[in-house]
Amino acid sequence: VSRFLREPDRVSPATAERIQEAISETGYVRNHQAGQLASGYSRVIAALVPSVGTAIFAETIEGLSQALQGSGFELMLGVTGYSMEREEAQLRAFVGWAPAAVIVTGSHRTAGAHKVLDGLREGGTPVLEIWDSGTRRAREGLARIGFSHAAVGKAMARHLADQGHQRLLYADSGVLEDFRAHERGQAFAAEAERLGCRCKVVTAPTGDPFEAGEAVYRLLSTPAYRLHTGLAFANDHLACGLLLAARRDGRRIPQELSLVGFGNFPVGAHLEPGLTTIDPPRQAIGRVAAEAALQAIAARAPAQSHALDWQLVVRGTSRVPRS
Amino acid sequence: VSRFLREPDRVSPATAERIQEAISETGYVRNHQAGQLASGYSRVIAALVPSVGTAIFAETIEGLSQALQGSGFELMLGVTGYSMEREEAQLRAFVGWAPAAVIVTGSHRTAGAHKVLDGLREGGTPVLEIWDSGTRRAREGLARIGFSHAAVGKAMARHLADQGHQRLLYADSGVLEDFRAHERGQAFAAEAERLGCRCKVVTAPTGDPFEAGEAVYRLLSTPAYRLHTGLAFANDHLACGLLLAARRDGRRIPQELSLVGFGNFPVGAHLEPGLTTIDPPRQAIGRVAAEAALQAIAARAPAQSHALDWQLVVRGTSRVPRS
DNA sequence: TTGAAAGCGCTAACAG
DNA sequence: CTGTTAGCGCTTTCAA
Repeated sequence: VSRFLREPDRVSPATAERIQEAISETGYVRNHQAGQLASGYSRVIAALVPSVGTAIFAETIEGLSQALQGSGFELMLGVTGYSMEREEAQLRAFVGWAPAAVIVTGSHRTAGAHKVLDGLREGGTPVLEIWDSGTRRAREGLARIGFSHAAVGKAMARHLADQGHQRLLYADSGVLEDFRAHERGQAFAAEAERLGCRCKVVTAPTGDPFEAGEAVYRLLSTPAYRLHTGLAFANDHLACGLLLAARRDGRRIPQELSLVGFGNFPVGAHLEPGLTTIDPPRQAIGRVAAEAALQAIAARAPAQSHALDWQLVVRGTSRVPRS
Repeated sequence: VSRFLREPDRVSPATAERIQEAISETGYVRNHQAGQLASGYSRVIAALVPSVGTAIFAETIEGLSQALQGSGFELMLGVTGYSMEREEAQLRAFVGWAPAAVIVTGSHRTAGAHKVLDGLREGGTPVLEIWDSGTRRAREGLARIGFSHAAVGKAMARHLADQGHQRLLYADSGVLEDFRAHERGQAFAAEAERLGCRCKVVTAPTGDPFEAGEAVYRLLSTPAYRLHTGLAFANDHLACGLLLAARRDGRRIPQELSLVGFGNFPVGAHLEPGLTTIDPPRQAIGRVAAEAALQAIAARAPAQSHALDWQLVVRGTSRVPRS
């Protein structure tokens, strides 16, 4: 029976039929746990993301799940809530399931979590980091599926500078552990200075991101920030919050203030004017990570890294740069 | 060792220490699959949602995941993409893992899927349906964690009628399998007629929900719909799309047109005027479902149903009803 | 309190 | 092509 279930061609048609019949008569269901125990090969892929309520990682999960459809592998999901402690705890819980591959978000984690991942890799489990493709050389056997947030930060700064803004501002995420947003901000500031602009970085409050955007707008009205007219944001919701507040206040956009968001959330395209933003490969990251994981499992080799594309989507909150 | 791991008090302190030491020396990790096989008790909870990229179910997953933290149970997630065939396929794949509980969305599914769930329930696996608390009597042993979409539809109609609108319109979701949106629409129409209003139901196009809302606005300008001034929507994005299009067109809201959305998405609160909407217990559904599942597993009994609260959040797109 | 052993449902390897 | 068997790592039971 086991033989038939895994390679139906290796039994004679006659027995195959007998088995089929018996299966449907008894309502037999295969027990994957036992199979895994016996074979030593797991059919679970564990993934850990910081959050799923905010649009950004949700689509990655969707991509992951879709790419795993019919592969015979199931997705074991953990949500860390941007807490490194919870990430480590979940990671430890996951290893007890002997997942066939482990997918984690980004590359900043506790020392303990790193140790767990190292142990996994030494044991031959493919480990994939998503949403980042950091400049630091990935350690042996660690795949990165994502893009360079530094490059995004640079592109934001260049886009604003191209339009003649002399003083730039980056409104960073208030979530301490949103390392990717911070990285974009650092690169933004560095590039701004390289281009001869002044640049400040502020941290938005946490909580409702639209309100955080409004708060940044109020900050912008204070003397220290009044002259900063080229604005970049950790995410589109922040940018939309500021956009709406500025419009209510009668500010002309993009003439007085230019905005660049991040994430390409649906809402941004429909405000007036439309929000210029960075479109990250939200879903592709999940899909490619799943594919890379499956391929690594099949090849019994470390997973391959993939650098994915992102786009600067220019809309009304910034003008097209003179080329 | 096994004894120590599951009930540390039942071994002497001396041996406990010896075991501890050995564990940390060898880097032992317990294999849950083997444990499950031997004990017959699974530590996996399987959940199936239609989508996770759209805000609505994402927070439910977050609630689920958080409530499962530290419980010793892990979440196995499947995304059906609103496809009943995929739901059935995933369900069949899940049962092979012998999950300790199964959580599915809504109560509409293929006959095959129903059969699988029935089999599970007969085998003593708690089955929970989330996001619905349908009027039909839940079958024995099937718990429902959610709220009545019919009640929501009614409340939407009453709210609009209370403000003097004579002709109501429900813009339904274009997603054929979004049964909950359809149910709200049916109840909306029924209540509208009961209140002596004329009512039409239209189906929004699929794709970008903001654009779908704009399309509904264009439809509203045609003779057949021109007099329909009390508008309800399958979701907030649709409503926001219409709101933005109507404002661009110079329509006065709520004087000319009143809007009620569904979902209480962040964006709605920050448009001008703010979107009146229904706030469903997105995250609570996940949390309560997880708690009910864990409790049922512990009690070796069917899970308990829970009717959760939702709120009508009145903002600027409709006036406060005269009370 | 501890040791020993059977067996969960499957896979893989080997013999027929 | 098919039957048989050891054993995956754990839990559980029984005996010491």
